[in-house]
Amino acid sequence: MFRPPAAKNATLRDVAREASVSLITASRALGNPSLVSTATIERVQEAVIRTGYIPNLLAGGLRSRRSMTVAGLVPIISVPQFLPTVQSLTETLDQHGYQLILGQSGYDHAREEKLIATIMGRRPDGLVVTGLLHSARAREQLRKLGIPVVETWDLSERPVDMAVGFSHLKVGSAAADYFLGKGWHRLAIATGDDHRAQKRREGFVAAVGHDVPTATVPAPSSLALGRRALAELLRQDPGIQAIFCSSDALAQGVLVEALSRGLRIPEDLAVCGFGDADFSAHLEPSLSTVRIDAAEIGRMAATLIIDRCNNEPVSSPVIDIGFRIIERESTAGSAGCVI
Amino acid sequence: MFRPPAAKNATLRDVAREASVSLITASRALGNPSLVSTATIERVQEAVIRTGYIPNLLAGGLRSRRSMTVAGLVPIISVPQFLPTVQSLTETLDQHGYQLILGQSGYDHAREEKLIATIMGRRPDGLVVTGLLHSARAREQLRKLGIPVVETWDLSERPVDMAVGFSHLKVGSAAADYFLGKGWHRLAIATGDDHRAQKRREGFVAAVGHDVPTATVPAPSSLALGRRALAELLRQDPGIQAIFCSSDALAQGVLVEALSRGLRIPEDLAVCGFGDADFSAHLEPSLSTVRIDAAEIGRMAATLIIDRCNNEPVSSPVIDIGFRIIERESTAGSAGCVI
DNA sequence: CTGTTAGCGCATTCAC
DNA sequence: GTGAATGCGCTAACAG
Repeated sequence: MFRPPAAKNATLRDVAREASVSLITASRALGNPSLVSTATIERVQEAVIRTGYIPNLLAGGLRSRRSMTVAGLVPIISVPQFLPTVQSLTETLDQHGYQLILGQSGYDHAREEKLIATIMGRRPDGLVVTGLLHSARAREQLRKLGIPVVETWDLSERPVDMAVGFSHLKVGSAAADYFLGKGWHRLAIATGDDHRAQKRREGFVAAVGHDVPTATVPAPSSLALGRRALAELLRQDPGIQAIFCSSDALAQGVLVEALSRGLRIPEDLAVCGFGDADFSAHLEPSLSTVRIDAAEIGRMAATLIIDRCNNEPVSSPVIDIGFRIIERESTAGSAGCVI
Repeated sequence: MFRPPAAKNATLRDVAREASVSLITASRALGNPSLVSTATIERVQEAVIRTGYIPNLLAGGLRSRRSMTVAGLVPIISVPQFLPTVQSLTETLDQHGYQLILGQSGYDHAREEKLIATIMGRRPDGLVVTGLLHSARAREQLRKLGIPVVETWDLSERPVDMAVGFSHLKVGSAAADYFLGKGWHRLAIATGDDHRAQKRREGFVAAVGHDVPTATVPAPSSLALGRRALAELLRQDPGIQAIFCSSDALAQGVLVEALSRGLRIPEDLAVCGFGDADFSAHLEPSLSTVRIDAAEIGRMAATLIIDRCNNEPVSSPVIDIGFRIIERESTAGSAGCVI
C-alpha cells in the first residue's frame, strides 16, 4: 500500500499554531473572514504562506457536506460538439471554486448506471449530463439523489431536474423548410445513429411530408463516414439535390466525396451540416450549417448548478438556447446569399 | 414508496446494522473481502442493496489518505491532439477505480500555479500533466507534492518524476530528412506558437542546416489559420516546395488555400501535417502526417500512476512512445509511394 | 475471522 | 470577536 512520504502537508492546526490563534479562528479567517478581525486575518494569511498550507477539501467537504465538485457525464469526451460545453463548464465552475469530475458513460446503458454510482461516491454537489440519459433506471437514480442535475444538449418535456438545450425536432424541420424554400425537393439525410440526430431526422421528415433517403452511420461520425454516406445516398437516389448532415465532419466528408466525383456545389448538390465547427467557414466551398452556442450551454449549466447550491432562486429550470442556420457557399442557391 | 426529499444517504453504519455485523466488518467485506468469511460478505452485500448504500469516498479518502482520484492538467480541453490521451487516461483510471479531476491551465503561467494549488486541495493520488509545465515554480511545486507525477507529450531530460512522450526535436529532424530525401530543398514551416511545436521547428531547422521561412500562428491552430499561414509563406518565398505543419488542422488549411490558388499537390507544393487526425487519410488529396499514439500515452500515464500508488516497481520512469511518418498523397513524390 | 479504539482535517454547534 | 468541544463517514492499527 502506498504510504505518503514523510513531508506531510501542513494542516490548519499548524497554521493556527503559527498564527497563535485557535483552530477555528484560523478556519474562519480563511473561509468566513467577516467574522474575524483584520489583524487576525493578516496573521493567519502570513502563517498560511509560511507553512505552505493547502486546505484539505476532502475534510472540509466531509464536515460541511459540500464537496465543491460537480460531476460531468459525457458519452465520450472526444465528441467534438460537446467540447466547448465541457470547456466552458469547467471554466465557469472553476471561477466559483468548483472542480469538474469527468465521467465517460460510453454508449452502454449498463455502464451509465455503474458510472453514476461510482461518481456519487464522490458526493458531488451537482451533476451535468450531456445528452439525455439512455436508461430509465439511470434517470430514476438521479431523481433520488437530491442534488441539482442539469441535462444538456436537449430539451425534455419532463427533465429530471433542470435542462439547457434546444429542440432537435425544430432543427430538423427548420433545415427542411430552408431547403424547400430554396426550391430543392429531392432531399436526403446523412446522420449519426445517436438519439439526438435521429430526432433531427424526425423533424426533417415531418416538415418534408414524406420519408427521405437516409444514410445512417455509427457514432462517432467523421469525414470518412461522410464520404461513404454520400456514396450510399447516390445509390439510393442519383438525383439528390440537397443533403442535411448530422455533423460538420460528416458534411465535410460529403463535400469531399462530391467534389471528387465532379459534382458542383451547390449547383448539383447542396450540403448543410450541423454544429458550426471551427473549420466549416473556411472550407472550399464554405459549409452551411446549424450553429449551436455550445459554450453557452456549459456556462448556463454551471450557473444553474451553482445557483441551486447557494439556494438562490433559479428563474427557469428549462432553458432553450435555440439555434441558427448559417448560410454559406454550400447552399448558396438563388434565393439566398453568401455570408 | 415514500422518501423524504432530503433523504440522507445510507452510511456504512446503517449497512452494518442491517447485516448485524460491526462497522469495520462491513467495511472489510466491501473493501478487503479476503479478510471476511463468505457468509458475512453475502449478508453485507445484501444489506448494501437494501439500504442503497453508496460509499462516501471523501470520508474514506480522508482516513486512508488515498482519494482514488488523479488530477489531469491540460492547457485547454479542446486541443484535439490531446483528446485521445484524455479519453484513454479516463478509461484506464476508471478501470482501476480512480476518477480523473480535470484542470485547464489555459496558456497562462500564473494560472498554472494557482490551478495546481486548487487541485492539490482535493488530495489527488497522482497528477498527469499534458505537455511540460511552463513555469519553473510550478515544476518546483510538483516536485514537493510527494505524489506520482507524469508529464506527457514530451520527454524532458530531467522530468519532475515520470514522463511518457516522444522527442519533438526528432520529429522535426525526421520531417526535414523526409523532405530532403524527396529532393525538395525549398522548405518551410507553418507552426503554432506552443513550446512543443517550436521544438519540432528547431529539429527541422537543425536537420536542414539553415533557417527556413516560417509562419507562426497563435494556439489553438485551425484550418483558417493554415490558410493564412500559406499566404504568409508564399509571400516570404513564392517558390516553396514543401511545408511541415504543426497540426493536421493547420495542414488542411494549407491544402485548401493551395488548391484554391490552383497549386497542384504535391507537384507544386508538398504538405505534411502532425497528429494524424481522423480526417487526414480521407481528404483529397489525402494528407501525409506524423502519427503519435495519443491513446497509448494516456494508458501508459494511467498505468504508471497506478503502479506507483500500489508501490509496484515502475520499469522505467521515462517512456518514449515514438512516432511514425505516414506518407499519403500530399507528399507522394517520385521517391515515395502512396499508402 | 471479528471487534474496539482512535483518529484523518475540518466546520458546525454552542459557549464566552 | 474568539474559543472548546463534537462529529462528518470511514479505515488503520491493534487487539481478541
